[in-house]
Amino acid sequence: MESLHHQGAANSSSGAHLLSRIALNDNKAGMEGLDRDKINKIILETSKGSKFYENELKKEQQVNQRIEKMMEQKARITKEQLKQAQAEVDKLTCELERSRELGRVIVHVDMDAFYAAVEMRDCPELKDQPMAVGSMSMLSTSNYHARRFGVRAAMPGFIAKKLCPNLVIVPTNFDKYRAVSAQVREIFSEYDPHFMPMSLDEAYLDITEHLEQRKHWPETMRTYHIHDAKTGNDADMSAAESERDDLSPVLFEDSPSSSPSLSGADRKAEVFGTSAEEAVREMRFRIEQKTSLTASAGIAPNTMLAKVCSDKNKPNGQYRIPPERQVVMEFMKDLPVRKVSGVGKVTEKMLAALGIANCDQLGQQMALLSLLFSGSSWHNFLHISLGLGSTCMARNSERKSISTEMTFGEMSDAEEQYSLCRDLCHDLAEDLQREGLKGKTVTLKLKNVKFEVKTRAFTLQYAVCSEEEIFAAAKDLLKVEIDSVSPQPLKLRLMGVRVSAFISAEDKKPLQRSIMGFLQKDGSDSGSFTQCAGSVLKAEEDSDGASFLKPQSTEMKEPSVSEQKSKSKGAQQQSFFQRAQLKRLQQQKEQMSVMAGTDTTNNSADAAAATPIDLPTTNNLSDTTSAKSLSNTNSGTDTTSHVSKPAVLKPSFKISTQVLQFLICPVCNTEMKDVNLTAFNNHIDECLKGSAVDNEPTHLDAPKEQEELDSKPPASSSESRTLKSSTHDSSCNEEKPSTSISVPLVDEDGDFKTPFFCHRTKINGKRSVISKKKMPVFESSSKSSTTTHDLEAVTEMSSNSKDSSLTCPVCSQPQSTDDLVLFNRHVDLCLNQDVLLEFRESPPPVDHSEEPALKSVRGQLGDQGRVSEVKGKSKRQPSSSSLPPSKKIKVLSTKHTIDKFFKSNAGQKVYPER
DNA sequence: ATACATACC
DNA sequence: TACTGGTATGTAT
Repeated sequence: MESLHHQGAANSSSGAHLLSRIALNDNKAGMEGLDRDKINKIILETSKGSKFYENELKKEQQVNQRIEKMMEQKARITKEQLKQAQAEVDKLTCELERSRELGRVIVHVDMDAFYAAVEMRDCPELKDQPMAVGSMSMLSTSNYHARRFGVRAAMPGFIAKKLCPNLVIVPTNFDKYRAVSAQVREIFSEYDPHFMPMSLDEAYLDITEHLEQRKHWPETMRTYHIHDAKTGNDADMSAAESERDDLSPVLFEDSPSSSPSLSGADRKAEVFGTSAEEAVREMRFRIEQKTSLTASAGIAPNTMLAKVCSDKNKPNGQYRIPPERQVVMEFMKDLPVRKVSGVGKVTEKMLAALGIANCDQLGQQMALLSLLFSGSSWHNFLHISLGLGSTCMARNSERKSISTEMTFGEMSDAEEQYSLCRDLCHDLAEDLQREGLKGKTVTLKLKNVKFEVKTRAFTLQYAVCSEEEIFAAAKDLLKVEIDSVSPQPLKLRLMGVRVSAFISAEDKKPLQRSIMGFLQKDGSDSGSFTQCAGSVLKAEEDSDGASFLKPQSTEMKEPSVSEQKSKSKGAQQQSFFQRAQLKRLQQQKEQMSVMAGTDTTNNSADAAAATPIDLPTTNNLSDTTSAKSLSNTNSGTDTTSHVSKPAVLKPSFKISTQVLQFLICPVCNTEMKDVNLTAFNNHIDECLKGSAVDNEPTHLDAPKEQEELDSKPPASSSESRTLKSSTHDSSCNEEKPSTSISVPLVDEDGDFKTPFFCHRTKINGKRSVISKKKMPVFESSSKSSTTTHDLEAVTEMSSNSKDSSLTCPVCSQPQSTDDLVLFNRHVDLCLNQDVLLEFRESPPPVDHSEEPALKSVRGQLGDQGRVSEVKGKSKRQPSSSSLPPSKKIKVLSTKHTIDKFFKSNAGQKVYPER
């Protein structure tokens, strides 16, 4: 079979068609002339039989099938099709050729074996032996010594040890790499203030402008003095070279360096020329002087070429492709496709199956490729074959997602899984808030012990960023997965949570304004919001229910968008809420005029003095996500989704004793007594349809709910937590549908509270904010007891104002005061901070050394910030926070622990050197 | 929109 | 004993 033949060709190793993913990856620099067969044999023997290996085999077979399919497709292609395709390719080629841009001078700089080099620099004993940075589980990078044994980045340490028993494995020390990286970047910025860092150890620069100016520079500006490392003396430096009083360069004394000879002891200064090569040589020289580390660089008319070039003379070398089409094409001719960034092992293998190994062949086969691959794929191939690439530094594009994940020893206990999930959400929320981001899509990632990866996503109607909100979604996604295999446990080795679909800056600003506007209108007696003119009642008097709703509808911008499409449930809910709200407000007004003076009604003065700071809370999210998960689990009727409808529970006279006695239909405003949720939702359905209102609702059966009752979710899951404070968390329904109705958000005034905008209640006779956040905390409440008594907890919370510790809904911090004025002032401050954040250009600078999480890690380890044994950017060991010691999960991964601290600081990605 | 795969460091 | 973590994007449904 042709494909097999080519697969064999693609996989230069020992003829194993099925092992291209397992065999040594030797096509990226540093591993020439190795005994691949021997190395692969060892790798194979070490891996064989492992779960990892089995999974890799499976994936490999999937790729093979994909290739087979492709070959079948290829066999069906006619000459005519090919001819037509060729015409299209030629046309596009012409266009691309016409717009070829050769005027920029793009440089890709890549530190050589960065992490390893740093460790070697700081520990000379490592210099002469094979070493790698990482752990027994995974290596970030290896030095060139180790590479001779086939030890390379992304290889697990225990396999590396098999290949090279003398290998020294040094734990990562990101603090150090970041510090060095910062030094290097200082230099970069002198050549291109807009340089684009790709990781700690590499960056793209556009030095076109620099070269333009450089032409006119006098020699003195291009003169750099050699730092005599031996004596520690700096010869006077014309262009300041600072601080390093270190050793001479550690690596590659015999490398094809084009940097000035450092060995010439009499050589005291180096004058660099004005050409691109000279400028880059100078840059690399300065890096070496400053850090004792070497870098390699590529110079070319675009990023794609520059990247390839930087690899060409690695380590400690550079290569330039001059800005001439002919030279570019000549360079591309023999370039293996795999050398191009973006072409990975799968693409390589697929192309190999088509007889394509280098870029020349790629160009030859473009017509075929255009028929076999998607548009974006073959366009990319065409660009590559023509030697085209990006010529501008794509301005640091906005991040699209943010996530956190963790690998650990087998975890089968659902409680533990929920707990870990919460911890991940906690960390993620911190990251989100640090960057001032809010996203609508929450994705749960699971990897089982067989290395099978699953992702489950849910898109909310509005953007979230708090732990509670994220967790409310994630835990439901997790629940579905747990339930789907129940009573078998999920046997996990990794869990991750991601938030994406961020609301854009344009979306966020009006959002913030509307929140402020809302708060101002509902200005409180706290003294913070002095504009008290408006109030809920004022809005009513204006017959302008919408003005009350305004903050809500702006907050949930997306639903209003989908409303236009009239597609989603959210849209229906949205308009429903608005209608219901209007109607109810009108009715309330009528009642008010009748019952004026009663303490169950509000008057304008009261309302003006009150401080209903309504913030979107987890409830909203829980409702929608739970509804989804329920219907998934149940294949249930619509009834479950009604949970998120504005079911209104009216407490009778005393909240403390009589909560949850009545449901009030938000449409017809009828009180319904002793009715289960299904019946109530059915009633609402009828009302919405405009049919007769059933004032004496029957106790319709609720088999679904009954089932829910029977299959009670783990008590440890968030349900119990969210439930207690967020009384309309849908989880109530999952657990005890007939009693703990989930939407009892009515205050004494009978104010209708939409599930999306809730949590007003009275404390000490004044309205204030009750945040559910952190109130019913998992850890602090006995897990099993929480589920059954949440309603009482709510009740107590509402009536027992004395010892109610208030929690700020913005910062989630419990406030020590019971004084509502003080509390509201605090909320005010928090909110203002939020607004300020929104208008800030970039995230606030973060002092890594003072990063709280980091500090805690230091505390644990008693070492200067070494976090090698603590996972996940110094995530607290999830279990340690919420599980008894005996349940501590075993964290396997040890790598890349605090990348994100740097990232969030610099707004740049941080990757290990590869 | 969701799920999964590929790729990068 | 032991095979990462974070982000973007492509492919497929």
